[in-house]
Amino acid sequence: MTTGAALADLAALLADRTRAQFCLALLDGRAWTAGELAALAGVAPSTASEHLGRLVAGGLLVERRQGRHRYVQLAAPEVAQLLEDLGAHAAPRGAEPVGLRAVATTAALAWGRTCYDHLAGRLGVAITSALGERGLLDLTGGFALTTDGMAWFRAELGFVPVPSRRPVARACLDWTERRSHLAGQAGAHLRSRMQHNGWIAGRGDGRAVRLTPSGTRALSDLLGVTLPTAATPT
Amino acid sequence: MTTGAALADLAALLADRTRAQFCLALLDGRAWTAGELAALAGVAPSTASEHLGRLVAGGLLVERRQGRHRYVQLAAPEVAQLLEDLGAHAAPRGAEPVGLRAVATTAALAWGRTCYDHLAGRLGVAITSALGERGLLDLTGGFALTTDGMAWFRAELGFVPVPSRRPVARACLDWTERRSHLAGQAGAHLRSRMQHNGWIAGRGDGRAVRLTPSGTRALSDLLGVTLPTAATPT
DNA sequence: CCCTCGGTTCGGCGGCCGCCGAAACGTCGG
DNA sequence: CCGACGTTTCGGCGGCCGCCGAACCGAGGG
Repeated sequence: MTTGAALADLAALLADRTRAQFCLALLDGRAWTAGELAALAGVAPSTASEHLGRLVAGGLLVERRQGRHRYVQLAAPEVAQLLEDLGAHAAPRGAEPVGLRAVATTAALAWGRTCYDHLAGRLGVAITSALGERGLLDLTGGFALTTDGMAWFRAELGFVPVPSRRPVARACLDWTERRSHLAGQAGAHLRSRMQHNGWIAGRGDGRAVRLTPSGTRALSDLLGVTLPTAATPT
Repeated sequence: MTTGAALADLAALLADRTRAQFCLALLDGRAWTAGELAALAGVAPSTASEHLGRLVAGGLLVERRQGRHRYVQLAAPEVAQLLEDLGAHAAPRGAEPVGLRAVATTAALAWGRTCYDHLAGRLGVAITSALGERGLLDLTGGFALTTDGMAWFRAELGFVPVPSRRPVARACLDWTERRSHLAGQAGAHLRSRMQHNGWIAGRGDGRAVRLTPSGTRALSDLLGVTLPTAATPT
């Protein structure tokens, strides 16, 4: 069975500030080099190297060596989900952001961000509840695409679910909104499509996301959602 | 935002074998005394006391002082979910049970067990898939009770969802079956009802559960599920 | 072919953390 | 009122772990 030791070993991987910082950064879904992560966390390259070794050995990350670079990435969507779940529990306990820059960053993240491969923040929650109001997503009995919803996703976004252990629709608890937003295959497809269509655009280097003018129009047309184009610049 | 530090602090709570063992034991949903947990983990009472202090301070556990006893319990269903999710990730990595007693225990747990407040193991998965086959639970688009399912739960089990942040139906990944079983309000109600009706009974002291003869009959009548009455005694 | 640069390995240092035993505290029972 | 018992507090001990710098390795680039 799941002995305490196995659980403790897994938790120990995330129980270090530097490693946790790495994982949080990797939540943007991209592959980072060892050096980038070291600089981000403010530790020596050697230290970062050791941490990455442990995270990879523990199965949380996968690596791809390319020339003299070592790219690492979250091993699977499930890992991202686990990190978000942990984050949702960790957030409530105080820890207000300090300093102007931190506040601005936090505000941008709260407005909209990618959560590994789908959308979160006010943006993600607004889309999710709009899907619910239109009867495309069942929010009352759980979290599932209705037959209407399945048809809508196919017609409007060209989405066809692939058979997989990954659920089509899944609730992901939002740590800023304290409400669930759409994750799973459908959530990932929605984000990738919106990005591809230029409806959303990254805001600087982080996970923050803003809505473009065409995105504002598209959401209004498709779902009747009225959201302002990016309040803050860049 | 969720800084790495907050996440690391939370993970650190579970990064110790003894604390992890405590939490796993508490997954049965009952309240344990400090002494019981100390004996279970094989540590001195003083050590257990310190661990419990940290777990309570971290918000994972709540305590209730009664006379000279200190009862602790998981703070919320969300905590149980988090632990199960972590367990699901931790399990895959090797760690076969060793010894006859351990094997027997593991087998009993794999057959059926409570997962905080709902059913898991082969029993939980079988019920879940039966609900799906009968069109009561939508498994294709996510995890939600259909309107038929909502009616069935009310008629057969007297279940009415209460307005709450807790989802009515939720998928909980099973670490033995590698498939999802029903959790959330509906899952919890189902288990409590089955227990109340004497359809299931605890197997010894742990979380393991067996199906009683009347339970076998009931499941067959209600859902057409044919499961043997407890294969192993007690 | 050498130089640069990203990454790794290794030794060593410092601090944190889990453990225990001893002593103290409060509750319960007789 | 006294003894038993569950729990807590406090030192103190040992080990693990995260950190760094220095040396090393290998891939590119000029």
